[in-house]
Amino acid sequence: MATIAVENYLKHVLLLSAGSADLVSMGALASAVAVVPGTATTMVKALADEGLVEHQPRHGVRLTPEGRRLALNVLRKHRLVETFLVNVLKMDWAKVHAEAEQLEHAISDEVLDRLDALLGHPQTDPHGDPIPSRQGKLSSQVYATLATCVTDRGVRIVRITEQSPEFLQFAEQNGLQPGTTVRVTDRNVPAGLVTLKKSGGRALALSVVAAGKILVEPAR
Amino acid sequence: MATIAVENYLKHVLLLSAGSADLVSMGALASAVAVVPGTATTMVKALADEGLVEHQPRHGVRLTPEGRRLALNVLRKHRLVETFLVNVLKMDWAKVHAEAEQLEHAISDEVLDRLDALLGHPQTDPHGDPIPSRQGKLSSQVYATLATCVTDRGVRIVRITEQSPEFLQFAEQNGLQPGTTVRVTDRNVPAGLVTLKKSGGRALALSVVAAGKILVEPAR
DNA sequence: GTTCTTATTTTGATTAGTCAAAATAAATCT
DNA sequence: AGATTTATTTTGACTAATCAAAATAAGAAC
Repeated sequence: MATIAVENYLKHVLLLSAGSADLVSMGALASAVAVVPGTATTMVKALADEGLVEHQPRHGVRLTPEGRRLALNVLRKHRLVETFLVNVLKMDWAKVHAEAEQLEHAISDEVLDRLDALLGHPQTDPHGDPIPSRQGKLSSQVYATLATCVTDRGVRIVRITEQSPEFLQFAEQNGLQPGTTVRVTDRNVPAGLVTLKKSGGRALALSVVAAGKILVEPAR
Repeated sequence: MATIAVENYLKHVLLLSAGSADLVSMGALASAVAVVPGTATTMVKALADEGLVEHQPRHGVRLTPEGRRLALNVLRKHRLVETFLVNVLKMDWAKVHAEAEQLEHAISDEVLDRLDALLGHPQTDPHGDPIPSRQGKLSSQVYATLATCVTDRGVRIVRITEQSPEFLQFAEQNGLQPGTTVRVTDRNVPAGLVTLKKSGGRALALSVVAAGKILVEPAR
């Protein structure tokens, strides 16, 4: 099993390569992981021996498919934990990053799956960053949903990802169409309930499942 | 901040001292922490230098007040995490111990408090073990076991003092969880056999050794 | 195309935690 | 009490991860 340090290096290589297949420089990696450059070099060589990264000396480093798989799993844990901390434990979303930094290395895949289900398989974390899928897909253009977005802040509905007439009718009757600006006033995930207010003023409650089908973006 | 290894040693000293102020032997500690005896000696000396334990060479070790405070905090995390895993994530009773073993070192005091509140400030974990309070109080009531309790009288299972998944699974399959009321119908110690009946009606036999791991209190 | 600057790698040392095996102390058994 | 067994401690060595500082390679500037 990968150590905590190994998981951290892999995660940061992934984040710094920003989706593209670019090489990540040693300097950038070292400062991301908060070690001196020499340490990063040593570690990267060890990771290369394990087949987790490809190291081009003096130029940089990139993940192998296996390294990427591990890195995505860590990132998935990080972002699902953040979502849990904000949506279930109601933690301040400025604080959850540091917490998730620890927890991402301690939670098992089984706990991860159950957390994912509890949260309604969210696509983004509370900051709007995409959560890698269980299969290791990381989409770059994703929206938050009413089940995952920040609370007490205006968000604009951009799409309803559910085609059934019943659901769309329900949405329409409650004025939840694309373009409408709403504000989530309360989110109780264990109870499976999301409460929101339309800019007009009406308060409205809906299930976490339903809320997860309504995509939003920050208003303004 | 205490490292994971330090937290583990302290936790096990606490568990092995079983509430009393007894010295814990090096051998017992070493095997609880799963290291070779010499390693335990080395670590205990380091802990003593930090003022977390009192080491009486060749006799044993006990916690200082500061060490006890830290150990209780770890134990509180362990047991609240177990409770969360079972009550919220609906995980298998028998598996949560191993999970909590990791998470207890990764969760912050703030997350701990919020978890505690979410769970409704439980007093015991799913195994029936008492959860230390935030202030470091650990209620240490002494219970009878199925191997020692009165016979032909209803008793309620309060705790299973054995963490191995095999045993817990066995207990679960036979409906022997905390809260269940049973009645010991026969006890033949020379033969090493205890027979009991669940309130439902099913009769069941188990060994005296197994029975000794199931703590009970008088029903009603 | 040399020289200078900057990034990277190497080298040597350090810390935390561990094991294997020898040395020592304590307990137990004639 | 003397001998033997058992528990504990010591010693020496190892691994993973780190830093400080010297050495080296690349790229930029003149």
